[in-house]
Amino acid sequence: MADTRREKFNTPYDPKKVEEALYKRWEEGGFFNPDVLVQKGFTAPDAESFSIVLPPPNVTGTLHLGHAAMLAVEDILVRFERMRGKRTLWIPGTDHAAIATQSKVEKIIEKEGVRRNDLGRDAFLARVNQFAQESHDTIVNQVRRMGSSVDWSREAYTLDAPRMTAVYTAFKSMYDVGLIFQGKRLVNWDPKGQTVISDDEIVYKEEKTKFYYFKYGPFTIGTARPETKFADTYVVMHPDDARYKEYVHGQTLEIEWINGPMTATIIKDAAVNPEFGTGIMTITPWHSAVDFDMAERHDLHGEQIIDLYGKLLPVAGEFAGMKIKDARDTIVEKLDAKGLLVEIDENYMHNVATAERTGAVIEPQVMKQWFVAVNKEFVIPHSEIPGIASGSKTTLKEIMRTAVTSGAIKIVPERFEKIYFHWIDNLRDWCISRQIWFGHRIPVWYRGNELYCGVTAPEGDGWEQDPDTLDTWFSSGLWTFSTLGWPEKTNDFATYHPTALLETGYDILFFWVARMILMSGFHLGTVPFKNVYLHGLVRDEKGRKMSKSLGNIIDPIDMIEKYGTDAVRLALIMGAAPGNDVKLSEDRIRGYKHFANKLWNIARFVLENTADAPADAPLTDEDKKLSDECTALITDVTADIEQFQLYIAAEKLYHYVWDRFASEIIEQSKPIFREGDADSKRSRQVVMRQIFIDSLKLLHPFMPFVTEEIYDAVPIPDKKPLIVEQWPARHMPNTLFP
RNA sequence: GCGCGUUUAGCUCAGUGGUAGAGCGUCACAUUGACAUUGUGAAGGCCGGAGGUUCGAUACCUCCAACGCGCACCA
Repeated sequence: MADTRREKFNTPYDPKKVEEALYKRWEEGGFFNPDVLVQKGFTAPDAESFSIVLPPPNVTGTLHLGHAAMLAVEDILVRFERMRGKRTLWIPGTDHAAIATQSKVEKIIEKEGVRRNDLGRDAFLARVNQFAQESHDTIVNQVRRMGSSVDWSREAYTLDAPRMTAVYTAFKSMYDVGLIFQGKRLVNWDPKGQTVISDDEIVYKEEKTKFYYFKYGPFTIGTARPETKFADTYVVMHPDDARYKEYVHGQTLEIEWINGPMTATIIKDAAVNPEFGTGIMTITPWHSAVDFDMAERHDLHGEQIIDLYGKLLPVAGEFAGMKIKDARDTIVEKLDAKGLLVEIDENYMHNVATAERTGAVIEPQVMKQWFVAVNKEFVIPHSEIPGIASGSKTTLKEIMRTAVTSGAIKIVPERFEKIYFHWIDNLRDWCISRQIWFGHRIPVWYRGNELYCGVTAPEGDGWEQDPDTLDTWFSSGLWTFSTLGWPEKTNDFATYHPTALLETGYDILFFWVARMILMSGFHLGTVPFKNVYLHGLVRDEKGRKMSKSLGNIIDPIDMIEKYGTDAVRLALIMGAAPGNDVKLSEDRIRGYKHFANKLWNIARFVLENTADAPADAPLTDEDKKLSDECTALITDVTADIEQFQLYIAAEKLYHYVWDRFASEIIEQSKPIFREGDADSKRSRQVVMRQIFIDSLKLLHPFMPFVTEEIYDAVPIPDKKPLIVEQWPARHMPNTLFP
């Protein structure tokens, strides 16, 4: 019996032969589902909970190595806690990713010569949903291949029915207290995506451009955007600027401008920097944030100059209908011809705002949109966040800040806390409406002048739902509790919220982590998680970000095919300190495949040489030391994992198993087994088996497949599968034989 | 502009107040003995630069440089 089980070790470890079958055995055996584990007696009914949510991958295609790294880290922590006896839940899911998915599908149909408006809302959405479904299926398969011990019975999707209810419920309760409001404000318009986006979806790109100086009445004004200046009737200077002290606020003067004479009004405002340019500017409130603020302060009127497609409106006179890009030079020529051009600075460096998803240059526009008020006071009925009392007045910004300053949430690595606070301090109201079709449609209905906000459509005829959809991060913000059944009062919610940990990339600290803290704080009065572990990005061997355009994407599945999941996981963990980017090369993955095989051969040696070992034996002094050494390793590694120092734990295990156990202990054992006396031999057999089993347990979270496969062949009476074996604590030599 | 991070062997990275480590790569040798997906050994580093604290700094402090990142932004 034992002999046949050992036969597999006669050939090198072949991941392909074991991985799929093992995963199936775990999944079908219910080992990922905490309820089943309690039912089967593997987990105590009153065990402490440990829960994490999988950051839901976007259904925009396939998983990349970054996802693989995330899955590895989370699976290590989950398997570790499960083995420690906790009631452990890891919830999988996917994210509809609104703009990202919609623009992806738009690109696909564009190749077929079709635009979304040709299809219409319903047909287009059907197409997107089909694409999303296909991506989902691929992703789910990839998550399985990584060995992730997620509970598939609780799988969620940000756009499925329960999550839809959560989103609408959340929207309504925030609307009811005035934290969600509709406002006509300056927003970031993406002319290519034809939607508004939030401040966080903007990417600034440095660009060299021309800076123009024009005569504007008695003044010289500077601008980088002559094409917006048609209707500039306000000329602004600093109140203390001595050069312009003869002019008073509100004074008007007649000036000659692009399309003829007009009346200009003098405005004094401290926002103008006297050091910049000529210290004087005209303002375009409709297309500039700074100008808009100034206009608000002085109650000035603004006019739209550029339409939503980036073309000039009739206010531009002869230039109406031109694309702004083309119009600029023509306008400058005209001003030059009129003798109004003073100078052009050719080397002006400034940052251009572009849309994260489409790359288009953002055109600020004044539009009516939905916002979440982050600075507005409200009474929080219930709060468990230290520093925010139930029934006290607070703001969303304060909740987000206090959750971290109070220590209720710890961010690892700590330096990101500073970055987080900095972001909060600069945070403005969050624009949540989007003019795209894919996503949660805003739960507001209109009829004439009536407005209804609710979880379901209002009764009666003639109601029309708001055509806009919500920012995808609105639903993501609810993820820790929407996945647990909220707003229903479920057992899962009571058992698993707040979650223990959120593990995600530092690149979505603001997008997601902050929004989850906001949502959980408002709706539940709690933090969504106690720890945030931010991993780095996986880069190629040259340190470049992996991207389609660079063609340097490594498909994790390819690597798994070649080297096995365990090797890929180790390669992604080793050297990956929290918050640090990981450079990955195939060589490193290959190195860890060797390690899996090393373990395989250790198994062969140990099983062959301990087949006739007694259950117990008194240990020699030498072997007691070996046992103590292993105990120290257990203590060390356990502490490292508890502190999320996975790369350190993995490295210690790797060295112990290879350099200490294989190279030294096994080598020293050979003469003992060959020519040692019976007592020494038995002692060594016992301690070697013990060290071997402990090593398998310690390595299991990191390399689940090869360890489970080996463990399966170890003859132990009443053995459990390794995935639910008890994490080794310590085996003091003197407790073995009291 | 403000802030953060990084800079250690060819590459990727650990690390410590007492003049440096790992993996991979390279080279040499060994060996069918658990494992050739092996073993042993070697070559290879003024630990980014300058100054300071110290008996002593790669490690602590200051400044500088390069690279990367975040935020803000002046028309």
